[in-house]
Amino acid sequence: MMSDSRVSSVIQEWANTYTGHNLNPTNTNQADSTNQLAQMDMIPYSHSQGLVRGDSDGRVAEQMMGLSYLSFPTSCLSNTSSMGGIHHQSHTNTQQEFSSFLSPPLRAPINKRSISKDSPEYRLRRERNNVAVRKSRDKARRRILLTQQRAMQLQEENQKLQMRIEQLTQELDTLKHILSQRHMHGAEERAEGCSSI
Amino acid sequence: MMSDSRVSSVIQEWANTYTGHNLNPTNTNQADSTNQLAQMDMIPYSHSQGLVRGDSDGRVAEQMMGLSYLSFPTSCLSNTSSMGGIHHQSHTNTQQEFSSFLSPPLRAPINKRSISKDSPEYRLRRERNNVAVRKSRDKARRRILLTQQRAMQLQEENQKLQMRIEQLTQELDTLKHILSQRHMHGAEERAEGCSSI
DNA sequence: ATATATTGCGCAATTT
DNA sequence: CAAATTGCGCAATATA
Repeated sequence: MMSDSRVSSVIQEWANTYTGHNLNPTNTNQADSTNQLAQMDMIPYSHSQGLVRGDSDGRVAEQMMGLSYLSFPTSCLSNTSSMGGIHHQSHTNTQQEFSSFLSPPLRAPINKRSISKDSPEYRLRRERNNVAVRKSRDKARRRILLTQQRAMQLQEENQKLQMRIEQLTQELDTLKHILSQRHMHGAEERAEGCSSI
Repeated sequence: MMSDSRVSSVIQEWANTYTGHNLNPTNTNQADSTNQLAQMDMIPYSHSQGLVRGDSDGRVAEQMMGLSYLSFPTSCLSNTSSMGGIHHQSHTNTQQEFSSFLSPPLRAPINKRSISKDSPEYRLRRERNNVAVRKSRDKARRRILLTQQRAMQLQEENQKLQMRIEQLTQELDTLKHILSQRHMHGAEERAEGCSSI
């Protein structure tokens, strides 16, 4: 696939990114990450596009219909600082927010297996996830970039093809015209020749 | 918006997203799509692509070269939980982290004009920014989606154009052949006619 | 200089 | 169970 030498480098690279075939050792990431996403381009986000996931807040259904950013932040639920817009700022906080009426106010690791916070195990998990997140986002950025470049390149190619078509069409018209002329002349000549016999 | 019927919807929408202008109805083919937006597509992120911004941590130069996710999280600076990978989890924390040796341990809004935390003004700003962030990300998602669709569409168009070119080329060859035949016949006929006179 | 828009980052819930 | 995704809020910037 994509062996056509006329395909430009960007497209080639794009194909590589999505097909998992690496021609370019340039990709320095040991975390290559190029999988077989093939057509996809759309899979990453579209998969959860109309889908909702419910964050740790109460935030659940949102942007579907493009209204996410006017969800309920300022108007409905959270505004002051209670629970809508906080979250981190201290996840300790979040915990407090909810735990305030079901457990001790300040960090009570006695919640779930003592895996709460400052546990070395917790930090390890967090750090690993952070790495994964960075990696994933990096990948996404590259993907987007490639798609953009690919689009631009396709556009250019499109223009060239359009021009080529115009050229060919004109050539064709010319030939057709010549042919019709030739046809008439041929008839005339033949007529003359016959009459002269 | 969305008035030109000759430009395919996706491309039209894409153009709107980037330029806010309708595509010129001058374009004859819906497949055309040849405009001058080209570069746009890259503006959003490219502008700060190779640029670094220095987060609140010490995190400064990173992903350039695609190594962001192996920056220094696990290896160098932060690992345990001290200061490298934290940040929020309690920005209160961050503050504590540093303030621990230059000011009271727990939140001391006496830092800068009392604009620190829990200030209603702070919350207002935060909430507004959160809205802006959601909006911006929503926009980005749509943009990406459009670019993807646009790329796919351009690809399809490309294929069609290629086929059209092949068709025209073949037609042209046929005509050329006919013309050459006709030419020879005409010569023969003319020769015959002349000889008969 | 203020308001909004972007962007990288870490967190947590979910997926894979 | 580990890694990958994804939405979210925060803070630093960039833009308007």
